[in-house]
This record gives sequence, C-alpha cells and structure tokens, in this order.
Amino acid sequence: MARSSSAAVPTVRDVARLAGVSPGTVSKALNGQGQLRPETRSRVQAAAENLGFRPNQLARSLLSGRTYTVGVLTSDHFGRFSMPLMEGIEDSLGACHVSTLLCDGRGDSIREQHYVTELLNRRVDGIVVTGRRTDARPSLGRLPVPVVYVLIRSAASHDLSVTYDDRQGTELAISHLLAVGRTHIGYVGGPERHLATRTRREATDDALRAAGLTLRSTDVLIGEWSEAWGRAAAALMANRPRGQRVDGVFCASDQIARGVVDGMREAGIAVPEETSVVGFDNWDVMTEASRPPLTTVDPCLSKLGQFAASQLLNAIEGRELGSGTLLLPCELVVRDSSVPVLTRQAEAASVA
Amino acid sequence: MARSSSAAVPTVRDVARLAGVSPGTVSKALNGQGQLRPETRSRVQAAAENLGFRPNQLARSLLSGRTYTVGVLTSDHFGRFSMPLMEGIEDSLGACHVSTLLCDGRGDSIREQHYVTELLNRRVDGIVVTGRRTDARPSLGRLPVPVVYVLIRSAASHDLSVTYDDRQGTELAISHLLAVGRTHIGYVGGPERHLATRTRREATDDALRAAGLTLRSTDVLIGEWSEAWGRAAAALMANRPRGQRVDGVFCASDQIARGVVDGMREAGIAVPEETSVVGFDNWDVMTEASRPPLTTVDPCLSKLGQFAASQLLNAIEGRELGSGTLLLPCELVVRDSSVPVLTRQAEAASVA
DNA sequence: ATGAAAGCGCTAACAC
DNA sequence: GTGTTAGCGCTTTCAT
Repeated sequence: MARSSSAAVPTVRDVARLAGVSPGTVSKALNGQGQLRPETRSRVQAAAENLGFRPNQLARSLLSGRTYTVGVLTSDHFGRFSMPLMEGIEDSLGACHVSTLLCDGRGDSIREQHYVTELLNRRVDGIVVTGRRTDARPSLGRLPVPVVYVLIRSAASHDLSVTYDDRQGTELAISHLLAVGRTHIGYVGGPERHLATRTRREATDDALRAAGLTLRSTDVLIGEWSEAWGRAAAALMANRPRGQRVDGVFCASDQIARGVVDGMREAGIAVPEETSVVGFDNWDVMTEASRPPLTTVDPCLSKLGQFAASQLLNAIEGRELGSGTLLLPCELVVRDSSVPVLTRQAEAASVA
Repeated sequence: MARSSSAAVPTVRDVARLAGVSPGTVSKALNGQGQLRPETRSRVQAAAENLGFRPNQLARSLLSGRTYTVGVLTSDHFGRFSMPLMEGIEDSLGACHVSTLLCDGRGDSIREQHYVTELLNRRVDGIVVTGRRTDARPSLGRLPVPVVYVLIRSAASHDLSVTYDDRQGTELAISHLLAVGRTHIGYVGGPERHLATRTRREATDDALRAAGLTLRSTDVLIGEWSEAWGRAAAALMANRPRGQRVDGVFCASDQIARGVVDGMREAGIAVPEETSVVGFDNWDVMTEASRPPLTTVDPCLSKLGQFAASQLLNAIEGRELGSGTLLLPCELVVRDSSVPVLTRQAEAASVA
C-alpha cells in the first residue's frame, strides 16, 4: 500500500531514451555542464521531470570520491547538550548540502569502534565526535578522513578539539557578581570527579584573587548536578551566622542554581536582594521556571557546533585542520537572580 | 596533520594483487561466499588486514540496490521528545546494521521537501517522519520507499502513523486517582489549540463519567505548558472554599504538574496527603526534582521509536506496511505525588 | 577452487 | 552540439 509504484526507478538511460539523446547528454543537460542546445536541455529536463528521475547519489559518489556525508558520533546518549550542538552542526553542514549520519556510541567503546568502521565503509567525508563530559576521551586515532572533537576533548594532542571556555565563562560570572556589588562569593559545584566542577572552582578562585578577594574553602560546596543538591547547599549556606553568609553564589549548573534559588527563598533569604545567584548552561527549562529567572553563563553550544562543523568542512575541502584544543567564549545572560533592585535603580539613574 | 596517509584507500584489486588472487576471489573470501580453499581465504584476509582494506559500501549498495540507511526527518527542532524516540529508533535499526541519516526540517515545508529529495537521491531504504505536535501533519505523499510517521500523525489515511495512546494514558491516570480514594478530580491542561490538551481533557471527562463522577467545568484549567502556569492553576484551585476543592489533579504535562505541586505546597495544601497530583511525560528532570517526586504517565517514547523503526524494517524487507494510526499503550509510573500516606499504610497492611 | 567478464548508475574525456 | 567509451569498486555469473 504505502510502497507505491514498484516500477523500477528511472536511470539516466531511461531519460535518454525518452528524450531521444544519449546518457552523456542527459548528464550534461541536468548538471548544466558542457555546451548544449537550449532546446535539447529543456527536452531532457522535461523527460526527467516526466519520469520522476532522481540522480543516484551513490553512483555519483562512487565516481567523485565524495559522499557529502559526515558522521556524527556521540559518545554519550544524546542528551540535552547534544541538541543545540546538533542544531549548529546541521546549520553549517546543511548550507553545504552535506548530510549527517548519526551514531550513538552510548559510551561503549566496542559499539563506538563498530560505528567508526561503519562510517568509514560508507566513505563519509569526515567525522564529528561529541559527548557530554568535558574530560578528555580516547582519540579515534589516525583516520583516512578528518575528525573534529567537539564539546568533548580528544586525549591526543594531534587531534583538533573544540569546546567552550570554562574559565572565561566563570570569569564572566564572577565579574558580574562583583559588578553588582557582591564581595563574599560562594561556589556550588557538581561531583568532584567532573572536570567542569574542578575547572569552574579553580577559575572562581583565580577571578576572586585577581579582584583582591578570596574563595574560602567553607564557601565551596561540592555535590551533584541536581536541584536537590542546590537546595541542600542553600540550606547549608543559610544556616551560617548572618555575618558569615555569602552574598553571591556561582553555581556550576542551572539545575544547581535553581535549587539554590529555591532553597534560599525557603530559608527566608531574598534573591537577588540579599544574595545574587548565577548559574551555568542557559538551559531554558531551568532559567525560565526559576523564581526569579536565572542569570547564567551561556556556553553557546549551537555556535560551537556550527564552528566545529565549519572547521571540518574546511578540512574536507583540503585546507589544513589544526590541532590542539580551541576554546570558544561563553556569554553572560543577565536575568533577575543576580541583580539587586538597588543596582538596577542605580543603572536606570545613570542611563537617565 | 590530522589527515593521515594520503595513500589512496585500497580496493579489492589491491588486496587481490597482494594475496595473488583475482578480485572475485577476494570478494568471496571476505564475504564467506562460494567454495574457497581455507588457506586461500585466510591469505586474502591477511592481505586485507594488512592493507587496512575497507569494502566500499557505496559500490556494494550500487550493486545490491540497498543502502542500509534510513532517513529520519524531524519536522520540529529535535527537542526533548525526539531524544528517547531516536534512542529507540537506533535500537531497532542498529540491530539490523542500518544507519540513520538525520534531517531537521525545522517545521519549514520547503526545507523539508528539500530533505526528502536529498534522502531519495541517496537511495535510503525508508524514511521515518517525526515531530513534536501530535496533531496530524501533511503526508509526504507516495514515495518509492516505505515511510512511517511516529509521534506525529500523517493526515493521509493510507500512511502508517504510530503514536502513543493519549486516551489510554489518561485513563491510567484517572483510574489511579480513583484507586487512591480521590473523588473530586480537576484537570490542568496546556494551550487549547494543542490536540493533547483537548484529548486528555475529553478522556478525563469520559473516565470520570464511567466511574459515576463528573469533571466540572470549573475544575478544568486550560493555559500553557509551563511550570508557571501550573503554579498559577494551583493558586486558583487553592483559593476555592474548602468544600469545593479538588482532591486529585491530572496535569497534561510534568512541567505543569511540578508547578501545581509547588503551588499547592506554597498555598499550604499538602501533596499527596490532601491532594494527589499526576503528570504526563515521565520527564526525569521534572519528576525527580519535584517535591514530592511526580506520579506520571509514561508515553514510552523509546519503545515507540523502536516499534516504528521495526515496522519500517519489515516494510523494507518487503512485508506489507499497514496504514492508519497505530496507538501504543502508555504506562503509569507511581511516585509520591499521588499516594496519600493512609493509602500507603493500607497497602502495606494488606500485603502483610 | 579460482579467474574472467559483465554490469550496478553515473560522469568525464574524447570523438565526430 | 552530441554520441561513444571507459571506469569509479564491488559482486556475481559462467567458464575452466
């Protein structure tokens, strides 16, 4: 039923026969090559249209050696982070009429190796490797096609990895907290084993130090990537005597930040009036539902995907692919969780 | 640098030369076809290994007429719902060594048509069409390959669409609310224009009627798919005089349900002791962060994807593809937002 | 048990 | 201008 006309799909020869020309002429006519009489060209086009002719891309690829396909290998299940990334990747590739073959390695290296073989057999023009954790992952090794690692970094320095700049993102957050007048900053991270937790803690420390402040160890809370942990952390912070309480909190994820905001409110601490909170990820589900909406660091994943894919395309075109790790900047998105009313009034006044 | 040995990739001929046999023999040896002397076979395998030979899938496909590739066309940006769906699709396809070519139509029909052409030119074996809204979408029309619509339904009755059973899912939720002793049920939906909002309201109505109860129009709140709306709805419900308050709420999404739970708590109504709340989607981000965790209807999207892909594979193998809309059942996941302590104690007692 | 040859659908180079 | 030919890499008869 759904499988329609079982008539064999037409080839250049069928078109040639109908148009009364040779297969070579059909090819030229349809691809705008060579010198053809306009009348012939349109006759061929009409015949092709008529038969519903679709040039077999396989045959073209076999001949040209290019498939206009890249493989995207996600090492982790494709989660929340892969979505904007894929969007960016498709933006770049789609513009060049390159399709994406999607493979979900699910963190299993056997499965992954199987997919790589599959992709190479299919003669993809290049491969994008992605995955959630920002820690380095094993290199796929030297492959006959260019490979770009994005979001996740390759452990091999001769590979090109592209990710966002965790330190710079953290600096944005801390500068912002300082700019709105905060002087006693705390940090709430995810699990210690995650690189993101450690990098953002260190960068927080450095940024505060550079401003003549310090990140006290008692103001560093390491836990999980959950809202529940954020709430727990807020409760811990709220329990301190008034004089020892932080007035600004940088959270390593929006989920944590939302938990902190909820926890603060429930402990009777006003956000942002008494304490400013900044998150990381710019995940709409969290930033929008939070009360107040979250100020956060946007890792610009879509741009990241776009950039990585464009680098890969360059390499496919024959240009040299760099190596090492490229860091793209994050952006700060200011919402209500960080800017105390006083500061806002001051700004309004200064503008006026 | 990353583009390694520019030595041309080896072909069957290279392997044949090295093994001292003919190309035909190489093919037989590597594919386990025909009658070969074991010694020859292993010699060929060694030669292939040696050269790092990878059979060109393009050439095989050109010959066999099968690409072992299916196109996945998502009409909506691939969002939260597409992820588990894709996982299921890959499960089925991967088991049969079929790869997925991913296309994001972004709801733009021009773009979509472009992708369909692209997929057909690439000679995919079949196409899966998916998208977020459950309303019907225009059919792709009759294509030379089988097509399955999943999650989203095709407007053409001769197409096969597979989605989950909204009504049955709703019945699960309502039966559960009744089973835990609730008698005054309310419904909080998303926007009226969304089919899901309407279907779930109607099914709620029917299920209550069947139990000798009614869904009063004042207990139906239609709004948005957000937590904020859930909170607002809870506030409205909480404002009623005590005797007119619902004791059970079915929400058309987990986001709404979480908002309702938060709103109830903040209005001083205990969940689940005073009021039971049930959501829809089984979206971990919401169900887990909610206090208490949400009881919800799981549309089993992963299974749905698996099923749809397996139907497509059947059709590719030549079996008849059905038509019309196939509905897969939802499952109820019971957590703490719906079961009053009294009921739990009673259950424990009855087990003992 | 192995080799030779034809051909999948297309394009590019060379005839005419 | 258009037709003819060869060949991309592989598999599959059909000989031997």
